[in-house]
Amino acid sequence: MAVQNADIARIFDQVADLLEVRGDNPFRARAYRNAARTVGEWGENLSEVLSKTGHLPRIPGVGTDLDGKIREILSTGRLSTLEKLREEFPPHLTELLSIPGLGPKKVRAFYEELGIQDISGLHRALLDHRIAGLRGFGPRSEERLIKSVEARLAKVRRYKLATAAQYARPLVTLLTGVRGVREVVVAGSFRRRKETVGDLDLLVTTEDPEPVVGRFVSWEGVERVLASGSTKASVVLSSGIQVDLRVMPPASFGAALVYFTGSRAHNIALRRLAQDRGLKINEYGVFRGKNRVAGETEESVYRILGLSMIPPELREDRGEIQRAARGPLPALVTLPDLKGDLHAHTRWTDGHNSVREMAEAARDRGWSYLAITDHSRRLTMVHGLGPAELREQGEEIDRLRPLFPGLSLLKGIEVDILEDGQLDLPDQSLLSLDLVVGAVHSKFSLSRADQTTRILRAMDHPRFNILAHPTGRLIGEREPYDLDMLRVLRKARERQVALEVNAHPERLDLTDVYCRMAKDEGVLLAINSDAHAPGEFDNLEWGVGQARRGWIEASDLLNARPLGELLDFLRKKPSKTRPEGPAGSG
DNA sequence: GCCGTTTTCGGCCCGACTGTTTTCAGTCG
Repeated sequence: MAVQNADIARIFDQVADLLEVRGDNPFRARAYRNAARTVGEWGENLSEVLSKTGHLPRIPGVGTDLDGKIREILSTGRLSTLEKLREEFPPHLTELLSIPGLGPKKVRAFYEELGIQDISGLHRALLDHRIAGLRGFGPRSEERLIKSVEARLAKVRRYKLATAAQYARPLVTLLTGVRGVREVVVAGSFRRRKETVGDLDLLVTTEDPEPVVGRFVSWEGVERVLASGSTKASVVLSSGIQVDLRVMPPASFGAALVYFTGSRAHNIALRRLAQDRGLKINEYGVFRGKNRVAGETEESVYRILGLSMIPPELREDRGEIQRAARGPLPALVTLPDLKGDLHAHTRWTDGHNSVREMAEAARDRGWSYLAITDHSRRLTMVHGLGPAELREQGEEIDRLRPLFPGLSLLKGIEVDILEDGQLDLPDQSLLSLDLVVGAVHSKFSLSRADQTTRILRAMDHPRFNILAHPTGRLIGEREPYDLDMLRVLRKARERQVALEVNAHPERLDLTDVYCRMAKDEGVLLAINSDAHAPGEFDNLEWGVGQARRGWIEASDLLNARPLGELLDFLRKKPSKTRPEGPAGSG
């Protein structure tokens, strides 16, 4: 069982937790924390890199010592440093750190003074009123902690981006209506278009903060107020999501927007850069001594640091700052760049609308093309199409085409990739189509080797054009299947296959990291809605966000190309050899 | 524990809010 980067990250995070509780050098703990984040987001599997090349790549924040510790984890699956630290504390003590309001100092006090070892121990101590007697704790702490612990026992969650957007909308409307308000922006990970968000961060600019905070905390959708000051407040909505509000003067809008958009790591890197230049940066502006020298716009903040403007989706401290110091960042893809959608369903299988209705919606969006890609026969529960039904659907498309002069309706299929890598329709059927989208809908638990071989084989089929939702994950519901993505990408380039960025809010598959990896490997992507109704074309917005997080430009996208170029790509040259045999069966 | 073209030692991001404190530590984002 190969060690994943996430395993290394988890171990480093645990070391950091324990170092903090122990009261060790805080910068040492931070070093582990930083390394955990960087390694956890590292694009290539470090275990594989090490076995192939004999050394680890140069990873920022990983020096000689942590390099050695990563090697130890890769070879043994454990870290002796962590094991030793664990001996000093009860095994579940660090779980307490996940409770809002509890940090390392308090957790340590609970342990040393009351012998509390885990969350249920804390719960008992709270109910016995033992906590309120501790130095630094009073009845208010007790009351808050009881709520937090009980909420924690009821499990916290993250929200899909599209879900968070629904909760944000009425609040933006509410605050925009307060007299004197200039700007209302949902910042934080929402603005960075992360696939899930833990809470919503609202930034409001006005000269008169009080009525804004007042309106916010008294809104009918608020279930409880966690904190409320003159310029800052936190609430939990009845939907369960936490919303943090910050009110700032208009002159600080840009600096505040940078600050509250994050990410945390990006902000820390910016402030370091500011220090090097003798500047100080905070949410009010950029300062030289006591003079504010920038801050009204985001551009001004970046400019004074010697950086070109960095789009929110790139602000993860994954090289965007170094790149912005050298010149403009890539012009990331935008929704209007898309010239069509290459993955959509109709009533022929599990869609809710006719081909005609889907085509009308596509035309109304001004697209040049729309591919109809219903399921193949293997998916019996949705009445997947066999050769005869596919032919009939093709005839319907032929009849509709004259009605849509500006829109090319493409005949396609979302064909199942069977367990052995064959496609779920005969070659003859596939040859009659404009494009073939292939997807895995079964046997998710194959080994990494078998799953990879299965998909590589399918991609060898001469009609295979797009690999749909390449890892099969459903956010919060189903883990991705195990896959050697690098081999898939290299095969895709070799076989002229595009990979999909499925824009459905539950999928967003590929991830941002894989998007960037695909770009590095020279593989084209297609941002597709997988729409089952015309309204779901709107989901493309989330796919675009995901692609932007992966540094994707219009030139990296198959469906940002004009029709002629798209068709050229789809009509790829037949391969000279078919080393793994015909993939389509009879 | 990391890092460095002012540095291989001595730094390491910054401010608001809370609760308990009587001047501030801890936590959070």
